[in-house]
Order: sequence, then structure tokens, then C-alpha cells
Amino acid sequence: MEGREFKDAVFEQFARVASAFASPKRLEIVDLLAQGPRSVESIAAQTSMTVSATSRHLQVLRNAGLVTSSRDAQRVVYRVADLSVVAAYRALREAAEARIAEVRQLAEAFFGEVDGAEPLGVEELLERSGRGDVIVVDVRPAEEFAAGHIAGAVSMPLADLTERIADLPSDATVVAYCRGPYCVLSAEAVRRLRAAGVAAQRVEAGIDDWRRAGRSLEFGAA
Amino acid sequence: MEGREFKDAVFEQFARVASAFASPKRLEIVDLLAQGPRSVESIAAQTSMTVSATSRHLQVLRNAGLVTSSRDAQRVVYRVADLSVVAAYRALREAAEARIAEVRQLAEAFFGEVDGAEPLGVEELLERSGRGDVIVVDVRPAEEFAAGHIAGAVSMPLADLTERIADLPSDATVVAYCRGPYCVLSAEAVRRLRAAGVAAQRVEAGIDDWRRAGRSLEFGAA
DNA sequence: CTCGTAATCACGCGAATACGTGAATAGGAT
DNA sequence: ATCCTATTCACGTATTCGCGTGATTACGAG
Repeated sequence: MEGREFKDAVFEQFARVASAFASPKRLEIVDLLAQGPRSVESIAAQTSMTVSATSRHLQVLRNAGLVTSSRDAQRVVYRVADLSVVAAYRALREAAEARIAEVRQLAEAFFGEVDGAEPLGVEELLERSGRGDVIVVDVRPAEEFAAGHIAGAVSMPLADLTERIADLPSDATVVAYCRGPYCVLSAEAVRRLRAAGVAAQRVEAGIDDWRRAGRSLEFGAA
Repeated sequence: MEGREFKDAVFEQFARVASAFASPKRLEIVDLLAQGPRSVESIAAQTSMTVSATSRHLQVLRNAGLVTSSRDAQRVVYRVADLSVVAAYRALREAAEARIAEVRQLAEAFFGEVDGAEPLGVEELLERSGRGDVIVVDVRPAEEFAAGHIAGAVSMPLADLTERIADLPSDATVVAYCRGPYCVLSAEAVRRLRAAGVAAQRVEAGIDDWRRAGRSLEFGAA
């Protein structure tokens, strides 16, 4: 095989992977699956798609080797194939952040009022939880909490948050995290906590940032 | 703006970036530009495309914010917008390597005979050049050498290699590098060097790996 | 000013993709 | 065996993309 043929063949394969990422809905699916395995139906619900469209997108991702599926009784469960996939998603996201002004504008518009100056990063989170003066709350669905969460965090899914605010010490300071920098759950949680008079802040990091920082995860239900 | 709208808008932007990467030819262009700035015509020549097709691809990349252009007399020179773009390209490549069997097969078929067991990585290269028992040769075009090369390397573009083999000490051991793991230049160089009786090995790392490893670069012509 | 070179634009064809709707299939549960 | 649920497949249409050809614009040299 000559140089040009080889190049064409290799870049063709790279493009297969990039094409699989090249759809907003598929990126959203990868973002979700980075939190843990999920069934088609539950992915469809989370992403506001029909089951059929979701299934099709998942097949595209599977053909590109980015996700794998396995059967669990009636359900087909999808998961990311390995961490290189999450890393590629993250790198794309970071390039978009750096290069596309709209991304920064959107984030500022949506998170600006909640975050005030800056949301917490992994380091600040560690520091503050090390001092023991904050409660770290995971506001993702219980399913995702069970699939891996920050060591020491309390599960308080957004859906149940309102009724569970009463469980918190009234003088508590809460830091809420969810799926990552563009996940809306923690922002909404912070709004509701503050409305209830609880001091609260959003953490920008998600479970993948935590893992990448080499910090320990815990598994299983609360 | 509600959660769903925000998500849709944000992932739409991420997909813009991914779509720009989702073409073999554009990936090849990014690979090239990661070596240094280039004019449209020279990109067209390197990638076996017409100038017109190249120009169009470059515009797609520019619309996605991945490259920038500036005029230099008659020429328009393109360059990668920043290192997050190279990082994203690298992450995509690594995901493809990890997940697509064809990539490994192609690489094995093309590089297998040249590399023997394993090509050198950044670490081995450092170690061996530290011992001073090898000559590090950069076989990329002189233009790319000038735009940044491994400190201490000798420029010997593939095109001139045959006539310059005589300049090498006959007992030399050469390690050749080029643009990165899928660049064919160093493989071809190693074949020719060995055919001329010179001990030679290929380095898999390219200039971007070297930079990421925090090693120093040199600039300017040989 | 005119010429030549570099780059971009305009048009058009064929291929690939997205997505909705509804039918078909695969496993368990009864 | 039959029903139910979760998932996948098939089909049709609208849209987008890739790329070649040839015209057009931008700039500098003579």
C-alpha cells in the first residue's frame, strides 16, 4: 500500500469517529452515558427524543465503536466503550468552549446568575469538603449516583430535592454537582435551595472531571 | 431560557465543532496545520486535492473556529486556532485507535515491517538521544522543520534524503521522526536508510507529542 | 495599467444523512 | 402458546455534503 492510499484509509477511519460525534443528540447521549450505563428508553426520555430516533443514534455510535450494548433481560443497556471516548468528547467540548463565542455566551446567560463570580472546580471542592464545612450533594438521578459518585457525597436527585430540603441542617452550606460543566441540574438545584433559604453553590466539575483528577469514587445507592 | 433549550443550543455548538472534524480531508488538513502555518496551495499539494476543494474545506474549519487565516502578500496562510484544536484532533485519533480495529490493522500493515517490535516513543527517544548514541533526524519538509522541531534534531527532508545519506557517519544510528504516529514520511525514510546500509529506526511521536511532553522545541532553518 | 499568481465563489450533480411514522422482532411473564 | 414491553428495522422525504469545473476577485510585480 502506498502512502496516499494509507493516509486516505486512515483518515477515513478517524472521520468515522468524528462523524459519529457530529450530531447534537449523539453528543448528548455520550454525555449521558459518561455518567453510567442506560437503557434505550431511559436515554430517550432524558434527551427528549422518540425511542426510535434514540435507537438509531445509538446504532451510529455503536458502528463507530464508541458505545457497546448488552442485554439485561428485556432491556438493552448501552455504555461508553472506554474512557478514550469520554476523553474525545471532553476534548471536543473544550475546543468548542475555547473557539466558539456562542458557547461562552450561552453558558454565561444560563449559569451567570447562579454562579455569581465563578463556580467551584475540583480543587476548591476538595479543599472545602476537606474542611468539612460544606455538604456535597449529588443532584443527578439515583441511577447515576449508584453508577459512581464523589466519595462522601449525598444523593439528592433534583426531582426529590424540594421535599428533602427539610432534612438539611438549616445552617448548612451545600455544594451541588451533577454531570459536568453544561449540565443544568445543579444550577436548578442551587436556585431551589437558595429559594428555600439554604446557602448553596454549584460545582462545575462532573464525575468525569473527578475521575480524571485521580479522586476516588464510590458506588451503590445512598 | 429553559433547560431543554439550553441543552439543545449548547450541544448544537459542540456538534458544529465535531462536524468540522468529520471529514477525512479536513482531518488531514488539521494534521498538517498542527505542524505549522501553511498556504492554501501548499495544503492542496500535500493532501492531493484541488485548490478549490482545499479552500472550501479550510472555510468550513474556519467557520467552526478551528483555524484562522491571515494574508501574507498574495498568499493566505492558515494556522490552527489554538492548541485545544490539536488536542481535540489527538483525542479523536486516540479514540479511533482504541475503538476501530481497522486503524490498528492498517497501521500494522503499513508500519509493521519497518518498526519490527515497537517504534520509539518520546521517552525512549529522550533516553537514547541523551546517551548521545543516535542522530535524531527530522524528515519533514524544511518548512515544517523551520516552524518548530525537536531540539537538537537535524533536518533532512525526505525529498533530499537519498543524496544526503552520504553525509551521515557510516556507523551512525539514525532515529527518524515526522508528523506523528500516522505520518508515512519517517517510515519511508527508514526504508531508504536501511537500504543504504544505515541503522535506522522510526519514532512514533511527532512534534505535538514532544510539545505535550513539555520538551523544548527549536525554531528556524537548519 | 496589465499581467500572472493565489484564492475564493457559483453552479450542479450524485451520495449520504436526519428524522418521522409505523411495522416487525426478541425476550420475559402469565 | 400468547401477550406485553423494549428495541430495532424499513421506507420516504427533505436536507446537507463533497467535489469537480470554470468564472471571478485580490494582490503584487513589471
